[in-house]
Amino acid sequence: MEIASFNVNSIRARLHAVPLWLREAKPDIVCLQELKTVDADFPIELFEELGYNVALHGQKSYNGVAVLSKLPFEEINMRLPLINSGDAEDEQARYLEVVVTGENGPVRVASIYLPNGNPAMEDGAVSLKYQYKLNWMARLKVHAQKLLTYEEPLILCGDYNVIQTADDVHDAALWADDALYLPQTRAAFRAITNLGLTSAYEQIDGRPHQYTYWGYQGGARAKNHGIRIDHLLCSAQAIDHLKSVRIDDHVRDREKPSDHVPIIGVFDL
DNA sequence: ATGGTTGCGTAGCAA
Repeated sequence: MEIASFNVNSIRARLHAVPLWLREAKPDIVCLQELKTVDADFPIELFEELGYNVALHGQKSYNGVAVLSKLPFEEINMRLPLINSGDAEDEQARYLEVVVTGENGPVRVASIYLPNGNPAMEDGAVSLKYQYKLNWMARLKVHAQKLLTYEEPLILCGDYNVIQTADDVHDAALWADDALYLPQTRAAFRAITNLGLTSAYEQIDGRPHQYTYWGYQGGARAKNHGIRIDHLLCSAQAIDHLKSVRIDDHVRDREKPSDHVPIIGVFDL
Protein backbone atom coordinates (compact mmCIF):
# COMPACT_ATOMS: atom_id res chain seq x y z
CA MET A 1 0.00 0.00 0.00
CA GLU A 2 1.40 3.38 -1.04
CA ILE A 3 0.47 6.28 1.24
CA ALA A 4 1.24 9.91 0.39
CA SER A 5 0.96 13.41 1.82
CA PHE A 6 0.55 16.48 -0.41
CA ASN A 7 -0.14 20.07 0.63
CA VAL A 8 -1.78 21.38 -2.55
CA ASN A 9 -2.20 25.09 -1.58
CA SER A 10 -5.76 25.33 -2.99
CA ILE A 11 -7.31 22.29 -4.66
CA ARG A 12 -9.12 24.49 -7.23
CA ALA A 13 -5.81 26.02 -8.32
CA ARG A 14 -4.38 22.51 -8.72
CA LEU A 15 -6.99 20.86 -10.97
CA HIS A 16 -4.21 20.08 -13.46
CA ALA A 17 -1.24 19.37 -11.16
CA VAL A 18 -2.88 16.97 -8.69
CA PRO A 19 -4.56 14.57 -11.20
CA LEU A 20 -1.37 14.59 -13.31
CA TRP A 21 0.65 13.44 -10.30
CA LEU A 22 -2.01 10.88 -9.24
CA ARG A 23 -1.96 9.31 -12.72
CA GLU A 24 1.81 8.84 -12.63
CA ALA A 25 2.32 7.96 -8.93
CA LYS A 26 -0.87 5.92 -8.46
CA PRO A 27 -0.82 6.05 -4.64
CA ASP A 28 -3.45 4.00 -2.78
CA ILE A 29 -4.07 6.70 -0.19
CA VAL A 30 -3.34 10.44 -0.45
CA CYS A 31 -3.67 12.93 2.39
CA LEU A 32 -4.27 16.44 1.05
CA GLN A 33 -3.87 19.71 2.95
CA GLU A 34 -4.72 23.38 2.34
CA LEU A 35 -7.75 22.75 0.14
CA LYS A 36 -8.89 26.37 0.69
CA THR A 37 -12.45 25.55 -0.25
CA VAL A 38 -15.76 24.42 1.18
CA ASP A 39 -16.86 20.81 0.58
CA ALA A 40 -19.45 21.91 -2.03
CA ASP A 41 -16.71 23.36 -4.26
CA PHE A 42 -14.31 20.39 -3.96
CA PRO A 43 -14.05 18.47 -7.27
CA ILE A 44 -15.11 15.08 -5.85
CA GLU A 45 -16.04 13.59 -9.24
CA LEU A 46 -12.58 14.32 -10.67
CA PHE A 47 -11.01 12.03 -8.07
CA GLU A 48 -13.79 9.42 -8.13
CA GLU A 49 -13.12 9.06 -11.86
CA LEU A 50 -9.50 8.24 -10.95
CA GLY A 51 -10.71 5.47 -8.66
CA TYR A 52 -10.63 7.20 -5.28
CA ASN A 53 -13.10 7.40 -2.42
CA VAL A 54 -13.08 10.91 -0.93
CA ALA A 55 -13.23 11.94 2.73
CA LEU A 56 -13.49 15.71 3.13
CA HIS A 57 -13.14 18.37 5.81
CA GLY A 58 -13.23 21.64 3.91
CA GLN A 59 -13.29 25.28 4.99
CA LYS A 60 -13.86 28.57 3.17
CA SER A 61 -10.64 30.34 2.00
CA TYR A 62 -8.20 28.73 4.43
CA ASN A 63 -7.11 25.30 5.68
CA GLY A 64 -9.14 22.26 4.65
CA VAL A 65 -7.96 18.63 4.54
CA ALA A 66 -8.99 15.50 2.65
CA VAL A 67 -8.09 11.84 2.23
CA LEU A 68 -8.35 10.08 -1.13
CA SER A 69 -8.38 6.29 -0.91
CA LYS A 70 -8.72 3.45 -3.39
CA LEU A 71 -9.90 1.31 -0.44
CA PRO A 72 -13.27 2.04 1.17
CA PHE A 73 -13.33 3.95 4.47
CA GLU A 74 -14.28 1.92 7.54
CA GLU A 75 -14.18 4.99 9.80
CA ILE A 76 -13.92 8.76 9.33
CA ASN A 77 -13.12 11.22 12.15
CA MET A 78 -12.81 14.96 11.49
CA ARG A 79 -12.07 16.13 15.02
CA LEU A 80 -8.87 16.54 16.93
CA PRO A 81 -10.20 16.51 20.51
CA LEU A 82 -9.90 19.65 22.65
CA ILE A 83 -7.82 19.33 25.81
CA ASN A 84 -9.12 22.16 28.00
CA SER A 85 -12.82 22.01 28.82
CA GLY A 86 -12.88 25.82 28.66
CA ASP A 87 -11.60 25.89 25.05
CA ALA A 88 -14.00 27.21 22.45
CA GLU A 89 -14.89 24.74 19.70
CA ASP A 90 -12.12 24.70 17.06
CA GLU A 91 -13.52 25.86 13.72
CA GLN A 92 -10.27 25.40 11.73
CA ALA A 93 -10.37 22.37 9.38
CA ARG A 94 -6.93 20.87 9.96
CA TYR A 95 -7.50 17.21 10.87
CA LEU A 96 -9.10 14.21 9.18
CA GLU A 97 -8.54 10.61 10.27
CA VAL A 98 -9.69 7.49 8.45
CA VAL A 99 -9.41 3.72 8.80
CA VAL A 100 -9.14 1.35 5.84
CA THR A 101 -8.69 -2.42 5.77
CA GLY A 102 -5.32 -3.54 4.45
CA GLU A 103 -4.01 -7.05 3.75
CA ASN A 104 -3.39 -7.70 7.44
CA GLY A 105 -6.17 -5.69 9.04
CA PRO A 106 -6.93 -2.07 9.85
CA VAL A 107 -4.65 0.78 8.81
CA ARG A 108 -5.31 4.19 10.39
CA VAL A 109 -4.27 7.27 8.41
CA ALA A 110 -4.64 10.96 9.25
CA SER A 111 -4.29 14.11 7.14
CA ILE A 112 -2.80 16.90 9.26
CA TYR A 113 -2.39 20.59 8.52
CA LEU A 114 -0.58 21.88 11.57
CA PRO A 115 -0.91 25.65 12.18
CA ASN A 116 1.88 27.86 10.82
CA GLY A 117 1.99 30.17 13.85
CA ASN A 118 3.72 33.19 12.28
CA PRO A 119 4.40 35.79 13.41
CA ALA A 120 5.39 34.10 16.68
CA MET A 121 5.92 37.37 18.54
CA GLU A 122 3.77 40.47 18.47
CA ASP A 123 4.59 43.61 20.46
CA GLY A 124 7.18 41.66 22.41
CA ALA A 125 4.70 39.01 23.50
CA VAL A 126 3.81 35.54 22.20
CA SER A 127 1.18 35.98 19.49
CA LEU A 128 -2.26 34.38 19.57
CA LYS A 129 -1.35 32.51 16.37
CA TYR A 130 1.71 30.97 17.98
CA GLN A 131 -0.24 30.08 21.12
CA TYR A 132 -2.81 28.39 18.88
CA LYS A 133 -0.03 26.41 17.15
CA LEU A 134 1.45 25.19 20.44
CA ASN A 135 -1.97 24.33 21.82
CA TRP A 136 -2.82 22.43 18.62
CA MET A 137 0.43 20.46 18.95
CA ALA A 138 -0.45 19.63 22.57
CA ARG A 139 -3.86 18.38 21.37
CA LEU A 140 -2.20 16.29 18.65
CA LYS A 141 0.13 14.75 21.23
CA VAL A 142 -2.76 13.70 23.49
CA HIS A 143 -4.66 12.23 20.55
CA ALA A 144 -1.63 10.43 19.10
CA GLN A 145 -0.95 8.90 22.51
CA LYS A 146 -4.47 7.47 22.50
CA LEU A 147 -4.21 6.16 18.92
CA LEU A 148 -0.90 4.44 19.72
CA THR A 149 -2.61 2.34 22.43
CA TYR A 150 -4.52 0.60 19.60
CA GLU A 151 -1.21 -1.00 18.59
CA GLU A 152 -2.15 -0.95 14.90
CA PRO A 153 -0.48 0.50 11.80
CA LEU A 154 -0.91 4.27 12.19
CA ILE A 155 0.42 6.84 9.72
CA LEU A 156 0.01 10.53 10.60
CA CYS A 157 0.58 12.33 7.30
CA GLY A 158 0.81 16.02 6.75
CA ASP A 159 2.27 19.47 6.71
CA TYR A 160 3.62 19.79 10.25
CA ASN A 161 4.94 23.34 9.76
CA VAL A 162 7.97 22.34 11.85
CA ILE A 163 11.61 22.50 10.73
CA GLN A 164 12.93 19.77 12.99
CA THR A 165 16.72 20.32 12.61
CA ALA A 166 19.24 22.54 10.84
CA ASP A 167 19.59 19.72 8.27
CA ASP A 168 16.03 20.39 7.15
CA VAL A 169 16.69 23.91 5.85
CA HIS A 170 19.27 25.66 3.65
CA ASP A 171 20.31 28.27 6.23
CA ALA A 172 18.89 27.73 9.70
CA ALA A 173 20.09 31.17 10.89
CA LEU A 174 17.52 32.82 8.61
CA TRP A 175 14.73 30.92 10.40
CA ALA A 176 15.91 31.52 13.97
CA ASP A 177 12.86 33.63 14.95
CA ASP A 178 10.36 31.80 12.77
CA ALA A 179 7.45 29.87 14.32
CA LEU A 180 8.55 26.83 12.27
CA TYR A 181 11.99 26.68 13.90
CA LEU A 182 11.72 28.16 17.40
CA PRO A 183 13.07 25.80 20.12
CA GLN A 184 9.59 25.55 21.67
CA THR A 185 8.14 24.38 18.33
CA ARG A 186 10.82 21.75 17.84
CA ALA A 187 10.43 20.57 21.45
CA ALA A 188 6.67 20.19 20.94
CA PHE A 189 7.31 18.16 17.78
CA ARG A 190 9.82 15.92 19.59
CA ALA A 191 7.25 15.40 22.36
CA ILE A 192 4.97 13.89 19.70
CA THR A 193 7.56 11.71 17.94
CA ASN A 194 8.97 10.58 21.31
CA LEU A 195 5.63 8.90 22.01
CA GLY A 196 6.73 6.26 19.53
CA LEU A 197 6.25 7.73 16.06
CA THR A 198 9.01 7.42 13.46
CA SER A 199 9.33 9.65 10.41
CA ALA A 200 9.23 7.39 7.33
CA TYR A 201 11.79 9.54 5.51
CA GLU A 202 14.30 9.38 8.36
CA GLN A 203 13.83 5.62 8.76
CA ILE A 204 14.80 4.93 5.14
CA ASP A 205 16.81 7.90 3.90
CA GLY A 206 18.99 9.94 6.24
CA ARG A 207 20.30 12.40 3.65
CA PRO A 208 20.28 16.00 4.90
CA HIS A 209 18.82 18.95 2.98
CA GLN A 210 16.07 17.02 1.23
CA TYR A 211 13.10 19.36 1.12
CA THR A 212 9.34 19.15 0.64
CA TYR A 213 8.59 22.89 0.35
CA TRP A 214 10.07 25.78 -1.59
CA GLY A 215 8.37 29.18 -1.27
CA TYR A 216 7.23 31.07 -4.35
CA GLN A 217 9.40 34.10 -3.59
CA GLY A 218 12.93 34.97 -4.64
CA GLY A 219 13.63 31.96 -6.85
CA ALA A 220 13.68 29.65 -3.82
CA ARG A 221 13.25 26.50 -5.91
CA ALA A 222 16.04 27.36 -8.36
CA LYS A 223 18.39 28.11 -5.45
CA ASN A 224 17.14 25.03 -3.56
CA HIS A 225 16.25 27.18 -0.59
CA GLY A 226 13.65 24.76 0.74
CA ILE A 227 12.55 23.24 4.01
CA ARG A 228 11.46 19.71 4.97
CA ILE A 229 8.18 20.07 6.85
CA ASP A 230 5.93 17.36 5.36
CA HIS A 231 6.17 14.03 7.15
CA LEU A 232 4.69 10.55 7.41
CA LEU A 233 4.87 9.77 11.14
CA CYS A 234 4.52 6.02 11.69
CA SER A 235 3.67 3.76 14.63
CA ALA A 236 5.93 0.74 15.20
CA GLN A 237 3.31 -1.46 13.51
CA ALA A 238 3.53 0.75 10.41
CA ILE A 239 7.29 1.30 10.33
CA ASP A 240 7.87 -2.47 10.54
CA HIS A 241 6.18 -2.71 7.14
CA LEU A 242 7.79 0.33 5.48
CA LYS A 243 9.64 -0.67 2.31
CA SER A 244 10.66 2.64 0.73
CA VAL A 245 9.98 6.36 0.76
CA ARG A 246 10.46 9.14 -1.77
CA ILE A 247 9.86 12.85 -2.25
CA ASP A 248 8.45 13.65 -5.71
CA ASP A 249 10.24 16.98 -5.99
CA HIS A 250 10.00 17.10 -9.82
CA VAL A 251 6.37 18.11 -9.30
CA ARG A 252 7.62 21.50 -8.03
CA ASP A 253 9.08 22.31 -11.49
CA ARG A 254 5.82 21.88 -13.40
CA GLU A 255 3.34 24.48 -14.52
CA LYS A 256 1.35 26.16 -11.73
CA PRO A 257 2.78 24.04 -8.91
CA SER A 258 1.91 23.98 -5.23
CA ASP A 259 4.73 25.30 -3.03
CA HIS A 260 4.85 21.81 -1.43
CA VAL A 261 5.60 18.48 -3.17
CA PRO A 262 4.26 15.00 -2.36
CA ILE A 263 6.04 12.57 -0.04
CA ILE A 264 5.19 8.89 -0.54
CA GLY A 265 5.77 5.83 1.63
CA VAL A 266 5.49 2.27 0.28
CA PHE A 267 4.21 -0.11 2.97
CA ASP A 268 3.75 -3.86 2.94
CA LEU A 269 0.31 -3.50 4.50
C1' DA B 1 16.49 47.13 -1.46
C1' DT B 2 10.48 49.92 3.27
C1' DG B 3 10.83 45.10 -2.17
C1' DG B 4 10.06 40.07 -3.39
C1' DT B 5 4.99 35.29 -4.83
C1' DT B 6 0.75 32.96 -4.84
C1' DG B 7 -4.25 32.22 -3.47
C1' DC B 8 -8.64 33.77 -1.97
C1' DG B 9 -11.80 37.10 -3.21
C1' DT B 10 -11.88 41.56 -4.76
C1' DA B 11 -8.89 44.48 0.38
C1' DG B 12 -6.00 42.58 2.97
C1' DC B 13 -4.76 38.39 5.24
C1' DA B 14 -2.27 34.00 5.16
C1' DA B 15 1.56 31.29 4.01
